[in-house]
Amino acid sequence: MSTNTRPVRVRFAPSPTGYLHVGGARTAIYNYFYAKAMGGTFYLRIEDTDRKRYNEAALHDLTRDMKWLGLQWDEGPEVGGDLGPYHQSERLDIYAREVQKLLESGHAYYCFCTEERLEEVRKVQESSGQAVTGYDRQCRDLPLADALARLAAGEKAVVRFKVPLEGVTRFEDQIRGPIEYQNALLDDLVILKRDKYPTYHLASVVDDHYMQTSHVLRGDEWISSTPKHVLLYSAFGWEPPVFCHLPVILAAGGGKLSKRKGAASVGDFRDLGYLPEALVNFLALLGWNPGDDREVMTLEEMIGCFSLDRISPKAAAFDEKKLEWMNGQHIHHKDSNWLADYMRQDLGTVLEGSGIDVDAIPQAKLIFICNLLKTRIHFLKELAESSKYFFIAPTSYDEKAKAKAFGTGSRAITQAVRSQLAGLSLFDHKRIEQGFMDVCTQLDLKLGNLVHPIRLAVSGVAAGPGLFELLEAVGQGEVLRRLDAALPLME
RNA sequence: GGCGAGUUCGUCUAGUGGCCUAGGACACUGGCCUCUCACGUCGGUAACACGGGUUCGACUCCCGUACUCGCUACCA
Repeated sequence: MSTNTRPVRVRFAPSPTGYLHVGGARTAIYNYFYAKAMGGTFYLRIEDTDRKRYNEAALHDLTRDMKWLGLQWDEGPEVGGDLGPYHQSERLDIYAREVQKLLESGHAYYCFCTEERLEEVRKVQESSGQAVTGYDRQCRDLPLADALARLAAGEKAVVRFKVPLEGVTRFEDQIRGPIEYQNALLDDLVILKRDKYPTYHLASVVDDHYMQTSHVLRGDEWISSTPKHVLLYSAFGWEPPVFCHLPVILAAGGGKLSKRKGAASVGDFRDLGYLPEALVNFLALLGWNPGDDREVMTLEEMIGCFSLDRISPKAAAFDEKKLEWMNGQHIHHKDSNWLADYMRQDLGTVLEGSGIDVDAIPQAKLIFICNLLKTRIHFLKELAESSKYFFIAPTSYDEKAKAKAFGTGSRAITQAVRSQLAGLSLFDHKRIEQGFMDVCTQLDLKLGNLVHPIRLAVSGVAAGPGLFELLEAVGQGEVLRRLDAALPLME
């Protein structure tokens, strides 16, 4: 096994080209969990070596989303660290120096081939159906002195790595076991581009070495490049890290996850009203399990039992229904004071134009309402959306429920309940319930006969929290007013 | 085309040769709880891709086939 005894140092190394995708987020989660579980270090490295695709906003969103998820890095942008810089674009001199070493040791060479020629070579290979494709190594044996002379004369070149012509390169993937590749099938990859920026292959190997990375946990699209990386490590005379290739996350119906098929980025889920702890929990379970039947877990619990050998090599489909359920579970466990704060924010827009001063609503009332609502919602935004009637009288009544609840006899019942409630000196759910019971015995009716008309009259809808608590939250005066307003509609 | 990885209920997964007449969860569904809706709870439907081996015995090991995905860039 390719284990090592170095202290655990892992990294999340995104390329700032777009939003933080949930697949990337999960890679970050596993790295973070592993570091924390092992008492190691988790660092963030920005792989901004592609100048064409660089996106300033993406970097900003990335750090924001990482923090929102709760994945604070120990070293990296904003926090610094001893092994920086943590932006690859600031490490160009390091790459140049390392490439120089490879050039001098004969492990790399200058290649003057134009893109047009490479295109031509590729075309010929495709049409002739050759098994071995890739760069034809035209410049591989150019003497270094000649190459230097051409460079001095102003010619442009890239630097390619000299892959051994034969033999096999093996590596041990921590979750898939041994993997081996025939060197003859690998081509001489570019390590330094014409613009002097390194390619991913060179930069990640150099950085992982100098930043003392012990384990590389990355997406499995890198498996095919790993033998090249291993060859690079050995050309440098360095010990490679432990590789662990993570499976991809697929869209619900299979295929790639994309914004076309719904939410795909961390930001999308935040806007939808998902809790970061629910998203992290769900993503972590997509490809990993704690070894027992637990599913709804806190960050600490997951870290406490996290291990690489429980990561599955199999691609997983993103099931938003389950995420929804999980979000509901986390909301249920969330502190009501926190939920009340969140609710107050949304209430501003929900109660827009109602004349209600949201800031003046007592926190205790919002907490009371959150306690009633937290087991029946799946999204945070439902907190404010489904609590409108606690603050504003209904302007219409659910049509379907109306037929029954406001039907024959409902007016008499409502009047009886109204006078009972009006007589209460303290308006709390215990006393309200007792009041309802008293009316039940008086009129010889079942509780359900009273509850339905009253609920509809006060809330306008047929479903919701326990009626007695609901009435307490609305308040005595307002309840009586709403009953009076609905009375004329009853029979 | 070549190379590589993967393949257990619709979905996420447990399972490392006998404990599997395959367990849990989401979804779906029946009951209970109950003032409604949820929550909770008790049940139900539902899977080892296929074909060969190896073995007393295979979901588990080996080979092949099929399918899916990835790589095959001076992108990561």
